[in-house]
Amino acid sequence: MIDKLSSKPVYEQIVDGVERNILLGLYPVGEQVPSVRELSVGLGINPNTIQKSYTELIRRGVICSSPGSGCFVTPDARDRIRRRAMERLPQLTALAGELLLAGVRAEELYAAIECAVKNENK
Amino acid sequence: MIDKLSSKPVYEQIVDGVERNILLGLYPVGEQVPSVRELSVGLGINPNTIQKSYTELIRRGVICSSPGSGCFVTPDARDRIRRRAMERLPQLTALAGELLLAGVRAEELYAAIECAVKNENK
DNA sequence: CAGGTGTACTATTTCACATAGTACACCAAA
DNA sequence: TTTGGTGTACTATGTGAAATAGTACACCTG
Repeated sequence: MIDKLSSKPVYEQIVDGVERNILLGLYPVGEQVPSVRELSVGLGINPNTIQKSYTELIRRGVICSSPGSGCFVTPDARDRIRRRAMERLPQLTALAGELLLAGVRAEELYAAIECAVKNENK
Repeated sequence: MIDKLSSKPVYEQIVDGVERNILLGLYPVGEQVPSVRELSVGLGINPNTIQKSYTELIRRGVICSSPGSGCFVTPDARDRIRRRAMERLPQLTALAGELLLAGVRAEELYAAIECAVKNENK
């Protein structure tokens, strides 16, 4: 689940993974998220790295911490995640622009999007 | 043109910039590309960093070097760049998939692509 | 009280990136 | 032939983010 060889930092992979599990319903709203030490031993990652990920998730308002009890999924976690995703639409436009400039045809771009849409509905 | 504060390494920015200039016709096929030292002083970047970018461009077959004379745009540079772009289509699909999972609607994705297409044709 | 929780430190290691400086072989024009 | 610009190679150094290691403390709950 965690790729230490990836160019994307481990702590970012963990952030993405937690958000993904929230979206998939594996981490229900209001429920407790795995503890720092639990995730640490489960993933074989240093606790400080997990802590860094959780600090980021707290900053994003996706989870909230109750020192002594644990970290819990925020009631509006899904909304927060969705809003952040909306702000990433320009990334999609930029990437599409690069490919267009390189000579990729528009239909091929639309086909790539359609591919993602089809994968989503199954 | 070069953003030293960007998360993208300078040498990658230079690679992208050269390929972009080739696609735009600013660096015509067969013509000489700016020399290492020339780009170095022009961009205020260390020659070794420019050299690293050129080594990558040579590896991609986009330019070829003639020691003593300079580096020149390969006859099939555009094809090479286009093929590499085609291989990046999965990136577009993956990004679209992430946004879909986060709750972004398909129409919004298509709109983002259309935005890129419109910018291209002007 | 005891155990699990989040949190805060400092220190260390690793690695990619970028820079600095030097040197050499090559080609073309004067 | 000489001169100047070209690519290329090499070592050394500095920088910053990322990750690890270890310790410590405050908090909540059973």
